[in-house]
Amino acid sequence: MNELYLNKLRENNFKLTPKRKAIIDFFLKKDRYLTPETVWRGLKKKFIQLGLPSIYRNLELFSKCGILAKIQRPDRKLYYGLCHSKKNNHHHHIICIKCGKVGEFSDCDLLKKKTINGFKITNHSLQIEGICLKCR
Amino acid sequence: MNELYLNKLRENNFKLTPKRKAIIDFFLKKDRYLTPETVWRGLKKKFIQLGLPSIYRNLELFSKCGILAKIQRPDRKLYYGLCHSKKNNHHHHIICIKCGKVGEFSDCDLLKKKTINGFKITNHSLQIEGICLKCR
DNA sequence: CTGCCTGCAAATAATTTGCAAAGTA
DNA sequence: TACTTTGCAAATTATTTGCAGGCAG
Repeated sequence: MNELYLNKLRENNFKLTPKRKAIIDFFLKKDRYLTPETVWRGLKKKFIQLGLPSIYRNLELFSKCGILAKIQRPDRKLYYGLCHSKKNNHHHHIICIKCGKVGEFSDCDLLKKKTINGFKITNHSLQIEGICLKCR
Repeated sequence: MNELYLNKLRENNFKLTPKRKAIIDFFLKKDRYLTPETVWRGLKKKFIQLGLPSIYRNLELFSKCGILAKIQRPDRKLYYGLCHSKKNNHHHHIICIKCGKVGEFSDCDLLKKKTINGFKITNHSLQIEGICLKCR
């Protein structure tokens, strides 16, 4: 069911091109976080012509629509994973270090804190790594 | 007082070269997180010859010694800030979005959680942004 | 039809590596 | 002296940009 994600594109007045649909399907199928390059390699089989820059542009676009989430990794490269949360509630992502599955974490109590050590908090990002149920 | 940091180098059997000392002093003087390039520009005045690769290598080394902490930013570039914590206790860093000052945050209660959504947590990283006392 | 999307080629720019020379302990 | 550390030049490689043609609405 990618309708949920396609609607996010519609809501934002972006065109539903075959390649955009395929990117979303690819994330649904893989069920893990991916690099632009991986998405590109995976979809090249399906499309005679497919430019890596388009993938970069679309993944970035998707992350702005709330379809994808950027995943932070120590190597400081670009990673994206499907963002499953329906609403725009505050949440973070947890990734499985074995299979790459992306989960969500909503009970972040950092929002309750207003200041830390004299700093007035304006925002924060949290990246959690772990091992998912299947991989244990 | 950079003795604290120099000792960390000694403990790890790294040589105390003038450039290494200068890098640490530079961080002490600036009191903010910096890019390798900024450190390099700042120290070139002092040293006739100074290679950017040496800065990269030393900053990475320092972060392994616990002298510097890597700072995560949305632009996914390398940033380092002095790590003030004396012991190796679990902590995170908070940066001032105005002046770049680096603070610390130790009351992280994520360590208490063992699992989230079925994921067994193996580690996590948290980056907090805010406005420091001086900048308010 | 109109403006957004895309491919291709090329640019950008940060970071890394190899190696010989210099410096520390 | 022996082993690190460093500078320089060059490589690497991810990501971005410009532009002409293609396609969705």
